[in-house]
Amino acid sequence: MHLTVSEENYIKAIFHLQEADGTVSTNQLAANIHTKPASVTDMLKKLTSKRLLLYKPYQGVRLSSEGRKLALEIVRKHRLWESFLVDKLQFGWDEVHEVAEELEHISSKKLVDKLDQFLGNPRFDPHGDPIPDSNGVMLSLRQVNLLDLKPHTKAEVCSVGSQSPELLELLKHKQILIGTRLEVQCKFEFDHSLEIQLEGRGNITISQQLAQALFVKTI
Amino acid sequence: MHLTVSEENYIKAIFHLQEADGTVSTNQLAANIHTKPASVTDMLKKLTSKRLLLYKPYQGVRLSSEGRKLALEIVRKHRLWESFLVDKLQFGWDEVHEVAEELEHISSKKLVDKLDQFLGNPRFDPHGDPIPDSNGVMLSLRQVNLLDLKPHTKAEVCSVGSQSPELLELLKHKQILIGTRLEVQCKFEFDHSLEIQLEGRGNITISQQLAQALFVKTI
DNA sequence: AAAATTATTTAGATTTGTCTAAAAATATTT
DNA sequence: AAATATTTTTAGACAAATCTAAATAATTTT
Ligand SMILES: [Mn+2]
Ligand SMILES: [Mn+2]
Ligand SMILES: [Mn+2]
Ligand SMILES: [Mn+2]
Repeated sequence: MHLTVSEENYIKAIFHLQEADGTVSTNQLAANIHTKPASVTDMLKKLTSKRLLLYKPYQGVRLSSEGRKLALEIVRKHRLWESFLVDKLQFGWDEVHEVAEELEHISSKKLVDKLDQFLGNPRFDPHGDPIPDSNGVMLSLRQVNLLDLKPHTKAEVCSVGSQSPELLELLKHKQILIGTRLEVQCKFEFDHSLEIQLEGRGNITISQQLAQALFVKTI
Repeated sequence: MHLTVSEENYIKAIFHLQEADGTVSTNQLAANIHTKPASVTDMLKKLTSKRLLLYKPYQGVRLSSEGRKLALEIVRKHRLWESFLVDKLQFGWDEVHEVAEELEHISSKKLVDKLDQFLGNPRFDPHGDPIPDSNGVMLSLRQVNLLDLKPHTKAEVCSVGSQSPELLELLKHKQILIGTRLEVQCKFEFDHSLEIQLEGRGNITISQQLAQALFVKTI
């Protein structure tokens, strides 16, 4: 099944929008994709005829199982390319989205799987979003950067942003591991440091650099 | 100046075809791009109105200086991506062309320059073709794989396909360096080995594996 | 339960890139 | 120099993806 870039962008947009509501409206899609509702209706008909959507006129749309499978392939490519740009080409995590928006449409399956392997089969992209594996299986939880947690949020450490010996030394010293539970107490504007409480232990201070290297899931 | 994928493919095709003749005919282009002469004429008019071509109806076409500049950017991307696929993702050199045909249209200038740097600013792609630098300057000579030289051709070694210690050990033993001049004497079908004469020295045998790792320029 | 508002679809037009068939220009052969 | 063959351009059509304006369906307010 070959899809055009436009068709793929619609499929991916529906995938993300239906995460929230289950079903997606024509106007929602038009806003998301920066197009007009009339154009959306045209494309919904076309993708429905390709059996990628479950679409009831006036009632909204969602992906068929085949549509969902294709969406996951596109999301996989998007997030793997973002990881490549940040980890290998030293892009900042805030400047990769637009380029990945183009790269996600490169069609070679072999390329994607080799890229995945080259990157060490990462499970999360630079924004903490999970990367589907080559079978389209994706963890549902979202990793969040510790730096982005609001005070009084409880969370559990689930991965680290790098494997540098310096980082591991510091984590060892502070006795923080994958699975450690914590609660953010307060954040300081001056140096962007955080005070956190480690579950069962006391309060400690985390520098901006360290917080940025820790990914957590809220609990 | 934003170009569509089709426009870029035409520009690149004209660039390659005009290397030979200086000027390119409508039918040549149609054959090269797998389209019809009438479609070519339409596109030639369009690209001419964008000042990328010098086009005289019935007389053929060539790139303007701005067209040439754009062509070199596309060729640069194509060859850098091919290098990435072979050097980093372990693709075979014979299976990268089609994927690069898609990747060459990704538009981020920053991406290309970071990729170039990541690859160590290679001067030749996996097929021995020179890679234009970020200013559009390209060496005119083409590297050729030693394996592809015909008997009685003289050549000079100008690069090696890998930096493995095993390869370097063998080159040291055979006293072959960058700059060594040689002449292919004969080739053997059975094991694809070559007999070559090293300038000022005698004849030696080169295995298929070794020949494949040596790039030369003909002299 | 009407009326008014909002969301969605339909109808018709536009742009891009392609095609086929026919006309015109150029090149080759006699 | 004609006649013939080849190349190239023009004319008109089509599919894809978009748009605007108008019609219709659904929802919300009165
Ligand atoms: Mn996209
Ligand atoms: Mn992301
Ligand atoms: Mn291409
Ligand atoms: Mn190449």
